[in-house]
Amino acid sequence: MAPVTKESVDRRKMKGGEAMKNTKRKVNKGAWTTEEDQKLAEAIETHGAKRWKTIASKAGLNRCGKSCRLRWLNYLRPNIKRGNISDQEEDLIVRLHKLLGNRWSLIAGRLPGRTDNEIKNYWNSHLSKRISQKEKENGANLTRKMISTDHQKDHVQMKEDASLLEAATSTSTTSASSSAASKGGDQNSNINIDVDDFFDFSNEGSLNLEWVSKFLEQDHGRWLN
DNA sequence: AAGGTAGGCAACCGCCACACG
DNA sequence: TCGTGTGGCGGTTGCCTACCT
Repeated sequence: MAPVTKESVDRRKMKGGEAMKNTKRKVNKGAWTTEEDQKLAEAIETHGAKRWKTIASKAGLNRCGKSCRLRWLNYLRPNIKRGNISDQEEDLIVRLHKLLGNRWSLIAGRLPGRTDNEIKNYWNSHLSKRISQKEKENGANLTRKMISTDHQKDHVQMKEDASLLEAATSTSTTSASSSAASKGGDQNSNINIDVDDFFDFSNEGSLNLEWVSKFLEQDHGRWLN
C-alpha cells in the first residue's frame, strides 16, 4: 500500500539521525542514515563482508555487528532488486513456500537479487492473505490454482511435489537438511531432502522453474514413477 | 480537512548452530 | 570437551504513508 518513496526514506533517516544525537545510548538503533550507509559500505569495501563486529567498529558506527550485517544484506549489497516482484517470482515464492515452509533464506536463494527479509515481508503482507482467502474459497485446490499461470502450467504440482519429497524422507536424509529443517520448526520441517544438492544453484542462470523438474527427474526421478 | 485505520517495509530481537581457543 | 564469540535465521515490532470515512 504505502510505497517507500525517497522522501519517506529520507524522513526515516532524519529520524535515525536524531537518534544518533542521543549520546546516552552507546549502540545506535533505528533507521540508518546516509552517512552510516556510506561508512558501512566503505568499511566493507576495505575489510570485506565478514567479521561484522569488527566492521562496525572500523567504520566508526555505533551499531552492533548484526545491525550492520542486516543493513548490508538487505539494502546496501550490490545487485539487489527492490520492489516490483514479478508474477514469475511470485509464483516461485508460492511454490517454494509450499515445499519449504518459512525457510525464507532458502527461498531467497532461488530469487536472484531478492532478500529473505523482502520475501518474508512480501509473503506476510501479500501472499499469506491471498492464500488464506483462496483456501476459504476453494479448499484444497487452492495452491494448484494459484500456481497455474500460463507460463508454467506443464510443471509439477506442488501438492504432488510435497508428497514426493515427503516420500523421499525415508531414504534421503542429510545433516544439512536436518540442520535447515531444525530452524523455524515450520509445518514442512518433516520434509527432509538433500538441501545442499537441492539448492546448488551455482550452475544456473537467472530465474527459472526448470530446477524443480530437473531435481525430480534426475536424483529423485524414481519418485515420479 | 481532519482523524482513524490498514498496509508495507525496515529494523530489531531472540534463538540456534557453528567455529575456535 | 567445554565455554565463548559470532553469524544466520525466522518472528515480531514500530514507523510511515495512503486510503477511507
